[in-house]
Amino acid sequence: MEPSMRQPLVMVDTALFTIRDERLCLILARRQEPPFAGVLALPGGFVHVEEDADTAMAARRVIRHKVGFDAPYLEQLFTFSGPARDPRGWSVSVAYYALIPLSLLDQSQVAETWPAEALPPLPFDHSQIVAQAVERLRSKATYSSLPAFLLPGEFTMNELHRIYEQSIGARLDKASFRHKILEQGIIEALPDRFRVGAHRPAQLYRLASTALTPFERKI
Amino acid sequence: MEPSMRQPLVMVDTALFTIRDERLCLILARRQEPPFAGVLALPGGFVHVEEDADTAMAARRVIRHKVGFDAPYLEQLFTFSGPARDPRGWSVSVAYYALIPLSLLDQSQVAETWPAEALPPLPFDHSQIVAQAVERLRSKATYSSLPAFLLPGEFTMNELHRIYEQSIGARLDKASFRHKILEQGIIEALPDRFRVGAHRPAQLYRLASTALTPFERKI
DNA sequence: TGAATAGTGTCTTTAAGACACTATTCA
DNA sequence: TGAATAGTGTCTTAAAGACACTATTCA
Repeated sequence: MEPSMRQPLVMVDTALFTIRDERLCLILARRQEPPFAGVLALPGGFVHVEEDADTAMAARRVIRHKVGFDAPYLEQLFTFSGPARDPRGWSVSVAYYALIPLSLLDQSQVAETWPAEALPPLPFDHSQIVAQAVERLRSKATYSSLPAFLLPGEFTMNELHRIYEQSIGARLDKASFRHKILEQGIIEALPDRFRVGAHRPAQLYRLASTALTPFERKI
Repeated sequence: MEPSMRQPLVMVDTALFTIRDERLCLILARRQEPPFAGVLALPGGFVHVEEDADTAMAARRVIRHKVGFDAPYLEQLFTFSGPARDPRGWSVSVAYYALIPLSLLDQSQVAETWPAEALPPLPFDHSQIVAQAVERLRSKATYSSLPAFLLPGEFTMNELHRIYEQSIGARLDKASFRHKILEQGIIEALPDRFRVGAHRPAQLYRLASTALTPFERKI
């Protein structure tokens, strides 16, 4: 290698999903600095070689700084690159996506949630990143426990059912869903714990594993 | 951003699959320069911001230079990063994997093929890259036309059958495989073209699409 | 008791896998 | 004609989806 060789800029960008009002939403933040200062964009920033152990840690740092909490589920999405995607020069952005239960978001002022179907115009190639993140979420939702990470620690079967429908973007039969989820064993009932309300109380469940669990077949 | 900020080194590494002697193999090349000069490794190199349009193009350039041909199927695998994976400093490697029909390899002297199950010790974090690439190949083989890209342009049903078995690493029923492949419509018969040999001639097929086609269900 | 949500049983359709069978070639 | 590969038909089992049913609560 020639040590004089010009290197690309290296950054991370994050697509942060949440569910608000029964709709799939993304968390956007106003950019503090140029380029595009004041514009809504995906939370992102440069990799800091002095403090980041790898790009995943850089993404966690960005999320913590920009929206104020740690991400319960974070996964590398894709790496975008080229001379034109950022006006500052040839750049590489390692994109991540994360799932955030809405309950975690209440304390955060900096961040705003926008429905995934009606986002404002985004700078850089952020629309492309969002499109790919939505596709990945929809795809993984059909064969893994992924959407459950959008819920708080305890939830009912019907809350889980709805979150799967919203993640996938399609209706799922109630009975079949129940059978399949229970046979996959991704959740466990909390003994004698029920959500009480206006009607018949509902059994509370929690995830059986803190890690993503893939299914044998589609949900 | 602070323009003075130290940036990571940016490189690409490629896991190149082929089938030789009915076994899944990887193409390795001896490193020409330090570090690890003379050692077998995945073909890789730095991104050249003056000539590469993006990291995928950098990967294509590396493949062309190191093994002498263009890759028929190339896909981004994962981005590896950190201060320790390369002795030259904090680095980001965008890893790609590609499928190469053995017929393309004959002219190449620089490259050697090694069975995926019995690779020599590899420098950097290349073993990790290989492990992840094998996992991706096995996984995609179960629900897409991916393994067909390991074959030359024309092939018989049984050649396709064997290449799926070798990619997935499991036995597949001959009749079921035939039914599913034909109902997926990923291949088309070449009218009146047969592979003749010692026994009953076999219908020749080709891929219906030059792009990867995902299946509705597992093969 | 009726409205609303929670939870279950069962039937039909469709796919997956096993396996046995027929077909065509060459030596 | 027998060995080897090519290609097909059918039966059994299991899963997916639809849908109707029962259960429990509150107003």
